[in-house]
Amino acid sequence: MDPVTIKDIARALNLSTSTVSRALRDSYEISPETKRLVMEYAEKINYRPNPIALSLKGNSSKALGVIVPQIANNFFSQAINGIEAIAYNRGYHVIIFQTHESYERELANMQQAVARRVDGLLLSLSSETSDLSHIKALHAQGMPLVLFDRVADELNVSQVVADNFTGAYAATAHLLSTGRRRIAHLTIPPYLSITQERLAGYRAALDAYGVPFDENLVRYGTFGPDEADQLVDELLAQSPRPDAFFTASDRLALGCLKALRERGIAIPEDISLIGFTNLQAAEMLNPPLSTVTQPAQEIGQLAAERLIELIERKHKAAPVSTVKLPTVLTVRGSSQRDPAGS
Amino acid sequence: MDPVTIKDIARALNLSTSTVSRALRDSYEISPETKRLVMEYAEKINYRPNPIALSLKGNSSKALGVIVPQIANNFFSQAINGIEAIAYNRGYHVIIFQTHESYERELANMQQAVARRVDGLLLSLSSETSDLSHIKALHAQGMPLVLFDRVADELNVSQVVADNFTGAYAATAHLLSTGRRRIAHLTIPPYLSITQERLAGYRAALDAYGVPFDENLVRYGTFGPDEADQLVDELLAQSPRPDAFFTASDRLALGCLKALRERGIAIPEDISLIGFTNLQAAEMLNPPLSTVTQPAQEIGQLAAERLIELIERKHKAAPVSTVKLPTVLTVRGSSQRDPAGS
DNA sequence: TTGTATGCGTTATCAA
DNA sequence: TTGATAACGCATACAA
Repeated sequence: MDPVTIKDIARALNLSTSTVSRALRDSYEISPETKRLVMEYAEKINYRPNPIALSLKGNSSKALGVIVPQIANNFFSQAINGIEAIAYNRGYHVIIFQTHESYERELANMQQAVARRVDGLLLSLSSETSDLSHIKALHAQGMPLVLFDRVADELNVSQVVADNFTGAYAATAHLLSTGRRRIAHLTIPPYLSITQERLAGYRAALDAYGVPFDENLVRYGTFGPDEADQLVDELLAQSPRPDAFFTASDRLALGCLKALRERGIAIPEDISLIGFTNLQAAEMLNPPLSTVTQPAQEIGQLAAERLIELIERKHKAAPVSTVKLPTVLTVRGSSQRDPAGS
Repeated sequence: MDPVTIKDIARALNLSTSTVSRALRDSYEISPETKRLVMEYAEKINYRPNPIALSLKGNSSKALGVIVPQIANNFFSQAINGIEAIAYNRGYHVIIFQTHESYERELANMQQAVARRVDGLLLSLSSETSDLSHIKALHAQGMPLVLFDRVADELNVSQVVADNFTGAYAATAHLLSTGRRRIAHLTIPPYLSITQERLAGYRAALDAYGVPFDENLVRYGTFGPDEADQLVDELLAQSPRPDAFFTASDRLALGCLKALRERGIAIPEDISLIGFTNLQAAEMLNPPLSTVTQPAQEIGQLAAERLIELIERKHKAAPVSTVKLPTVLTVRGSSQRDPAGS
């Protein structure tokens, strides 16, 4: 693992560094014999080109920046898993940044990533971010950029997301189809694209079933801990009381489940619950949690693939693409309330 | 955010690059006036030193390599969270690698990290790794190195771990104190330090209670999916049948819980269960899962702090330290079988 | 106090 | 077919 350089090879073989360099790159202008010599010796002493030098020379660092709100999160850790897998196969490295849901941190992280000369950036917006000028600026400068999960349509940047609308629609429609009519929606901060899409899916399903939308049934949480109790109480205080909950994050699903249980409310008999979550072991919960899940790893993979594609054809005009991956609705336990439900 | 270099500043201010370089580093040999000029202009055009050039120069890359088996894992994603937080505060970046439990990948990742000129490496061994010579070699070369979670005592390298022995002891002792005598141990691959420590804690607790160790009650799994069923069946086939399970990973705990449930075995009445896991929502499971948890984030933080300390006093002899953090035993549900249990 | 030259590892340009 | 040289951005030994 010693830092053996092209110079060492040149010296040992009594060649110039340029010859060695060309031989290693299998250049046509080098004699087969010399090539063989160089290749063999390089192999023997386990030569590895110095990526730092390559970065400095060329304009590619072979590094991908990944900026996410939180690593310690089922969705994002799975997505990063997908990203890392693709990146590794394509010879890229992954530099991780967390925004902790802070706009300031997002900005700082982007600057750091740029300073690091990453070849491209995978970005999932913080929930505080409403001003998108930093991203526009970076994109305008030609930095390859792919947004995933938490995106922004106004950005005209490639995106990879789950089909949040359809997922939310399916969840809500399922609740409606089992006779629920007062469906509360416990969701995450309103700026986020995923919040809006899920809300839209929820509303569309209500519409389709002719159930009027009641904004009092929608509550926005943050990603902080222990907030579910209060939100659930607010919702339970509505009249008539909700007969179903549709929650938008792991934490809210768990918090809601717990709050309902603690208040002696039977799930799904009294109140039915579906969570938009990537929680593990949803089926092992008490009661089992019905879920809409996102293909997190696949989202990460596709985003990374897209980004690398963007990077490697940087010269050509970069087409903007949006990929929407299907979510999966898994119903657990019987939530049938009114078999005759319209 | 344009790649503005020291040259641009020099040209604009009609100075040499070395003067600018020194002024920016606040060197004593530059006049206050010149410094002010340079600083202000640099600020104005938003100059950021190119870390790639700095790395090549040989000083430091301000990058930390993190090599873990799997990112999409509660323990590791929390640990990385801690690592990233500390690194960010200290001006370091985090480059992530996954070994996917493969020795080959571990080796390749280490070489990549070295090639990338990381200033130091945080490492958690793959379950396949038994030959440690690659790590010894790297350490011998002076690469700052901190192992966490999955370590190796023979390595004489700084380590940050949870107190696996005591955690396993506590879990087993709890089971024993509630009258259990046939405690099965469903664990992870045997090479791992954490496996051995947990096994030792398990055995020590048995000893303390005068219960003979029965190797038939110990089963080693991998980190693959869906293996718990078979292992549980093997254990249930023992005679007499186990009256408790102590499992060593998130997946095994969940798999075991599920397998027992499916076989109609009441927990904890028939068989008591404690998992060494960082699962979320253990209390919301059916039945609630008793756990021993590791302070994952803190382990990450301490490991990162230790590594940065090592890096920044590289010249002095690097002392080797081992930090052991306490685990937390949380008993959920009543597992009392025999109140008079010896 | 400031400038010039050199080198980190590599590739590209130009010469031989 | 091969070699010498410059350049990427920066820091530093040495000159001035």
